Order: sequence, then structure tokens, then C-alpha cells
Amino acid sequence: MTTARRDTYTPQTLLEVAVRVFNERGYDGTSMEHLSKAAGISKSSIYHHVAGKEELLRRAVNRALDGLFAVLSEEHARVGRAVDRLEYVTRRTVEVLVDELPYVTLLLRVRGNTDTERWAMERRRDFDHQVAALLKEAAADGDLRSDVELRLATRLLFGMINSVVEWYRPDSRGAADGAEIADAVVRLAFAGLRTDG
Amino acid sequence: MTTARRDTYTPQTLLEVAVRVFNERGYDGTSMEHLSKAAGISKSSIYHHVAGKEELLRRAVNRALDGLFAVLSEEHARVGRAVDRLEYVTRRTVEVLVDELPYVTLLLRVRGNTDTERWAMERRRDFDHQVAALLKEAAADGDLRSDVELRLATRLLFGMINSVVEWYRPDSRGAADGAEIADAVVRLAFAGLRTDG
DNA sequence: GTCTATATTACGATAGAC
DNA sequence: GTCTATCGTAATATAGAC
Repeated sequence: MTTARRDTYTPQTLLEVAVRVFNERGYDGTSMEHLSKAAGISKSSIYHHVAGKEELLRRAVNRALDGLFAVLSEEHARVGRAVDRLEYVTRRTVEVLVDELPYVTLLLRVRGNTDTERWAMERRRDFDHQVAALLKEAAADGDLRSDVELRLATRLLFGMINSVVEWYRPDSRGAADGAEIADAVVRLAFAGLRTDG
Repeated sequence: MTTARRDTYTPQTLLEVAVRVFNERGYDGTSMEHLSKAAGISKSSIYHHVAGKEELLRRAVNRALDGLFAVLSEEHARVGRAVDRLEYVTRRTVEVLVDELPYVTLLLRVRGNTDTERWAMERRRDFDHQVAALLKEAAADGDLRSDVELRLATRLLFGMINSVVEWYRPDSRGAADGAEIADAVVRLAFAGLRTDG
């Protein structure tokens, strides 16, 4: 818990420490005392860098959300057949999730107890809805199997994607990287989704 | 938040209220004050029924774990071809998850901050490992596609199953029941897993 | 079985020295 | 930029009356 770390913090470097502790203990389970121990500075020193605990949460979830929304703006997410765009967005979402792992992890766990959390949940729902729209479009094109109900498939696809934060650890030896995991997700999910298998 | 509910509690009926609030606000984000408001009795009255907050958590996660382990003891989980046993366990796990939704939801969210939480995480890991062993056996039988790495497939299958707690709500109109969701999971996942598609 | 009142500790945040 | 000291509040839990 007490991480050595001298040589002055910035809001960003402090955020890295905080997000790690938030993910270990949960946001509500983390006190400023926990953060100060992990950062190796006193509680009051933290307030020199950020306004408080909730600002750290806000910075973290916004970073995650910005990364996710950026995917929807990419060219391959906007042009082409819907089912292919869906597959592309699925792949890139997994990659962002792996690249920004601690931030997305925190985002996926907020419960809505504060304004910041509710705002994060709302933006996240917006992202989900945009992907769900892609799925709907692909179904209308006749590119998705019809024996699995659409809303259900959307939920399960997200479930598979989002579950990556529960086990992926970049440091583990021989671990797959973002692209490999994305491959596996796309292969597994789209085998059950695409009309052609 | 303030749920009307007069006519004396038992540990079990109090548990039902507590687990609902735990799932709404998170365990660490829930105070005894929150619980007392939701139950409609005073804080101190809660201590008449249970030893404290952590006992409520312990009762809840144990109920979830008992339900999950019971699946592994069922006949179809113990005899037959491994891939079929895996499919059966997958289906039944989803059903238990839906039947015991609030309890399993809580189980899947514990972070390990207390002894109770660490104990729950350990038992849950044990369950996961037993299912993972089934997957390994099915692969050895040549019944699983070999182009998706085994550990990865295990993780993603669990991710899909466990994600059900994030969105399934038994009260929503026209919602699928446990068996239907289990069907969808099995169809989607095993299309990408089984050698024959 | 439920209550009010309270003990005790932990929390988020601030004041002010260096 | 970091510290010690501290404020005010909210937390878990208990005491004891009814």
C-alpha cells in the first residue's frame, strides 16, 4: 500500500496512483488516508494538486469516456456496411479498454452515488446506445442471425467486451495484448452473431 | 429510499432489503443509516437481528455461492461428454444467476476489503476453476475450436455469463426469463466455441 | 422488537507554518 | 509543495428505556 514515490506530483501522476487504489479497494472503499499512504505524501498535500477525491474520479472516468467516444469518430466506424462497422467498433473498443485499462475499469464500476458518477453513467449509456444502433442496423441489413434476440445479443456482446477489465493484467507473462484479445472477442462473438457464421 | 415496511423483521427479510440497497449504492457506499431508512426501522433495531453490516454481506454472498456450487453437483454436470457438461453448467449457472440475482450481483462486485469479501472471492475463484477444468477437458476431447486460446475463451465465457447481473431486471415487461437468457448465452457462446459450430 | 441517546472512531477537507 | 494540527461531520456500534 505504501508506495515509495518522492519527487513532486502533478494532477496526472497523482491520478495514476489514485486510480490504481480506487480499482483495488473500490472508490467508496478508498479514503484520502489510503491515497496519501499509496502516494507517499500527506492527505493535505493531495489537496494541493486536486480539489478532492471526487475530482480524481471525474478526471479518471472522463479519460475513459473520451477514449471510447473517439472510437465512434474513426473512419471505419462511420463508413461501410453496418455489420463491418460493428465489428470494427467492437475490436477498437477492446483495444481502448486494454490501453486505458485502469480508467475504463473505474468507469465500469461507478454506482451513481454522486453527481460525477451519475454523469459518467449517462455518458456511458450514450456510448452503449450508439453501438446498439449499429447492431440494429446490421440486423436490418440481414447480416445478423435472427434466432438470438437483438437486445439480448447487444447486452451479451457488451458483457463479453467489458469483462476484459476483470482479468486482463498487462504485466502477466505471456499475456495476450489488446489486439489479440480483440481478435478473440471478435471471433467468439461474431461466430454467434453473423449470418454466415 | 424510505421503504414502508412495518411488521417485524427476520434476518432473512432484513437481508432482502439490505442486499437491494447494497446493489444500488455499493457495499462500501451503504451506511447503516441508509439501511435503516430503507428498512423503515432505526439503526439500532438492525443490530437486534444481525451482528452488523458485514454479517449481512456474509449471508448474501454465501447464498449466492451455495447456489452456484449446487450446479456442479447436479447429475448432468458430472456425467457425459465434457463439452456437453460445460454447456449444461453454463446454462444452469445463468439460471441460478437470474434466480438469485441480487445475491450473485453482490458476490460479483466484492473487492476484497474485508475478511468476508476475501473469503467470498476465494470460493468464487474455486467455482471458476472447476468450470475452467471442464473447458480444458472439452478441448482435450477435440470438441472446442482451437483458434481461440483456452484461457481467453474461459474468461470471455464467464464475462458473458456474469454480465447478466448488470442488466437483467425480472420486473421489466416482456423480459426474457432465466431459461431464455441461458438459451441465448449458450447459443452465442457455443457457436464460437464448439468445433461443429 | 423497537426506540432515543451516545460512545468512539474514521472520514473529507481546511488552516497555517515552513 | 509538503507538513502537522485540527475542524466538522458521518460512520459503526452499544447502552438502556419501553
